[in-house]
Amino acid sequence: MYALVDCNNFFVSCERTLDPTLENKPVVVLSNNDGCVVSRSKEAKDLGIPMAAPAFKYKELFRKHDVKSFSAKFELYNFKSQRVIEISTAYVDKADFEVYSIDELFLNLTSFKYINIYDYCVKIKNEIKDKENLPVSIGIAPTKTLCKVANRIVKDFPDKFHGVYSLDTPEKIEKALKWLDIGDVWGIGRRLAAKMHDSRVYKAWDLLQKPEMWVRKIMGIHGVRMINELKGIRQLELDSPSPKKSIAVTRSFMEMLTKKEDVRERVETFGMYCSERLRKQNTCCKMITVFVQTNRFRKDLPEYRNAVTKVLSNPTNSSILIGRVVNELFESIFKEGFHYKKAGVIVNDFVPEDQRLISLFEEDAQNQHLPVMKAMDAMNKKYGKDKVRLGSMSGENTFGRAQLSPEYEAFLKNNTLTEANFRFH
DNA sequence: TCTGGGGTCCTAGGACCC
DNA sequence: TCTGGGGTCCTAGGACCC
Repeated sequence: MYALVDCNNFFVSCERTLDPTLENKPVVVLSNNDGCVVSRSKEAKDLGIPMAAPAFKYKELFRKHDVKSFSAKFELYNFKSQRVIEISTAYVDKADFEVYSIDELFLNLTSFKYINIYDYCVKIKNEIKDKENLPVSIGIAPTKTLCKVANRIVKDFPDKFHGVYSLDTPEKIEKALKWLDIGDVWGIGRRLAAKMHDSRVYKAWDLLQKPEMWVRKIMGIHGVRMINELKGIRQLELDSPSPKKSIAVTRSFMEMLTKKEDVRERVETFGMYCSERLRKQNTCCKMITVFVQTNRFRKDLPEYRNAVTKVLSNPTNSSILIGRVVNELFESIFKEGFHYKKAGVIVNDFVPEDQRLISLFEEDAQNQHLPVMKAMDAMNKKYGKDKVRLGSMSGENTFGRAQLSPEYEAFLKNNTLTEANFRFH
């Protein structure tokens, strides 16, 4: 069996650990620029606040029901995530788990033949609650997809299951799949859900009644795997952490930018963050993409969006070299006369730092830059983000964040938050 | 006035090769 | 007028996840 440990309303629950008076009250956490709702307490969900709701549309509702809202504090969430991982993984053999996202991890319980797995998971749940004051739900099942189903059941019937549920018999599985809407199956998104409804597939169970060829046609190889997983036949293994295949730094701006130099400063900064993250995993990139966009919601303003990608002749992770390319790409797509709302830099096609193949004809400054770059990284790690930076960066954010609470300031003080503490998915 | 950010995988089609 | 067969690699776009 596998178990899926999933934190309930994770960001909101983290906020509650700093301020216990938020318990039992409607609470939401907002994205950058305080734009969208990204986490909701149960009370907030009950008020009808949907996921990803634009905050400004719900201001009135927030006021009326005294909904507490917070700007996202990712240092805090990453820190708490790490604690949950440490506690949970102490219950399984070394490396017998998969950190799936900031608030979810799978545990492999296959080797535990002579213990009561349900009781074991209750223990895990209680320890996380006792030590970190974070509520979690644990779904137990023979496959990852069914673990998701079990987890869903825990969350939807809180009075019945108290945080842990095990899909451990064919009868339970059948009952669950006849209950679960097809759109709530892991791997079925909005588009596929609509297609399913067109074909009169409404419940997860209905999908199992369809011929495999049909599923193969509509969903590709994913669909076949999904069907087996739902039947309890394992198709997805637990993955060990792997280096990233792409790195993206993209931001919406608090206010729309019209000056070319302002947008340029932003994309150059994003390029530098990409470079830093490349160096952190000791890889170089071979491709760089830059994009710029106007505000797609402002129908009264002319719209423009464009992206351009360059393949490098020599892989690099030097901030200077990447900055140069970013600048060149930016020049090729920037157009005067628009109100820019969002931009980003994406790097991909990675090779390890020490396995670069160098073009015979292009000059390669990567190795000259690397020692300087690593020294820069070391200083920034010691003295703080962006303390040492390229001249092209202003070092300021153009997205806003609410004032930090005294509790949070205290948290930051008491916990040395080096990136090394975190494991990003 | 105000609408997030960061990932992965799969597939179809085109370019190119022999 | 007629125009093979079998590959590989790359890319853009679509779908999904949190």
